[in-house]
Amino acid sequence: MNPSKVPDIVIGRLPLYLRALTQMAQDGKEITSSQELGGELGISSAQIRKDLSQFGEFGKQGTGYNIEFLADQLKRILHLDQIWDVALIGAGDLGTAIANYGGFIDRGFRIRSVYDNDPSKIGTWAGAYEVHSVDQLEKDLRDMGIKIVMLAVPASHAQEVTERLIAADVKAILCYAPISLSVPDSVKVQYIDPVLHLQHMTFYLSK
Amino acid sequence: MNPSKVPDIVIGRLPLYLRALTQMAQDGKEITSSQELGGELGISSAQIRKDLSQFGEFGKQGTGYNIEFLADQLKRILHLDQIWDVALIGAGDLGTAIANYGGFIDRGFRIRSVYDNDPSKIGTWAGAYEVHSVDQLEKDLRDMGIKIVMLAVPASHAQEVTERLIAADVKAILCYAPISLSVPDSVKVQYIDPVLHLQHMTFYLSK
DNA sequence: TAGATTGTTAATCGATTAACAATC
DNA sequence: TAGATTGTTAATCGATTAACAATC
Repeated sequence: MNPSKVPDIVIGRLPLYLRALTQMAQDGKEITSSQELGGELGISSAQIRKDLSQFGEFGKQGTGYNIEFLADQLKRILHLDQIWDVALIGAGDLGTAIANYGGFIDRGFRIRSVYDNDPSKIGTWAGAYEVHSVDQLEKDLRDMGIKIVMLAVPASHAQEVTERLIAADVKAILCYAPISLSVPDSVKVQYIDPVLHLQHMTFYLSK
Repeated sequence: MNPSKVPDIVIGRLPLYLRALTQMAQDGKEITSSQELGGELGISSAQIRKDLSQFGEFGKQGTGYNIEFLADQLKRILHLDQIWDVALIGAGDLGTAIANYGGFIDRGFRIRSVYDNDPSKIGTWAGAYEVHSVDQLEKDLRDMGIKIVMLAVPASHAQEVTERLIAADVKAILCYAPISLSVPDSVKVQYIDPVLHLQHMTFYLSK
């Protein structure tokens, strides 16, 4: 597989497949089919087979897919056959909720360090994590080799923090602030803005 | 405009346009162009003009778009020329963070009521909201006429709560649980799962 | 008027689906 | 063997982009 040739929209579906497979495995299932998996996710079986075929042949004609095997392959493809250290910037309500969320480690991510710029918060705890000053942010992240950051700071500070992240050689940012960040092509950004989703749905609601 | 004929992917971009326009207005700008707006968002100017043309003619040749006017039109199209009451189900860490988030009201949404199924939480406060029992959930939501719910309960309870929401005539669900919900076509669902975004980005990271 | 930018059409590009030979 | 399901090809469908007349 040549990574640069696989459409990004396909890559975006792989974590969804992995999530459904993990659920099936927890339910004690061993085998599934593209039809069953698609039914679960609201995706056509043809699309699932096409997506997977970009990376290899993982199924058996007449039988389907071994759930554990396919999940392992997806983890390998997505570079989830390791645990990624992540830094969390921002220890407000949202940052604290993220710090307390227990759902990261099972899916490949570990919060390594938490930062805030508010002097009154430094040294306090956000869940299990001591809150650190952003004074040494670049050096800290470089020393720890952190490539992924969850950014939970106010929109007004998000771009300036982002520039420091870029300087620290961070390569992936999950931005919770409701703005579009400017980054070089070498840095990936994903956004979470709940209001965008709500506003998308109100189009379909009658007043 | 015939709503059913506009592609959903176009609808999904309108809130993004609105967000950028609102930012421009706050910065004191009065006029923008499809090129400037696109530059801000990483979208081509042709796409922005095409998207907007689905709903009418909002610009002036040679000049561009009046920011306030276009924002008002987008609000009207998205049914954001009113405030929507929203219920929040789940008053754990995430629910509490959502309850404390101040960014909803300016963008068209007001949290009206907060619910949890944990007896020890009933009567306590999540930010400015008293936590209510889910015992009377269907009746409560119907009485208040609530059509939109933010669902911040554990994955293990999300589907059963969803069935109660459907029974209560809720039409839009923003689901924070990492699962796919089963709902009839008449109910819209949007999902927020931060781990999916992280796993999408790790594909592009070298180990 | 000259310069700029819209709204729209046609062309291009890319993604999804249908269909089926291969084969478990 | 008969039934089922994959992986893949070709056809279809839909979205994006390029280009430009209209016009502010």
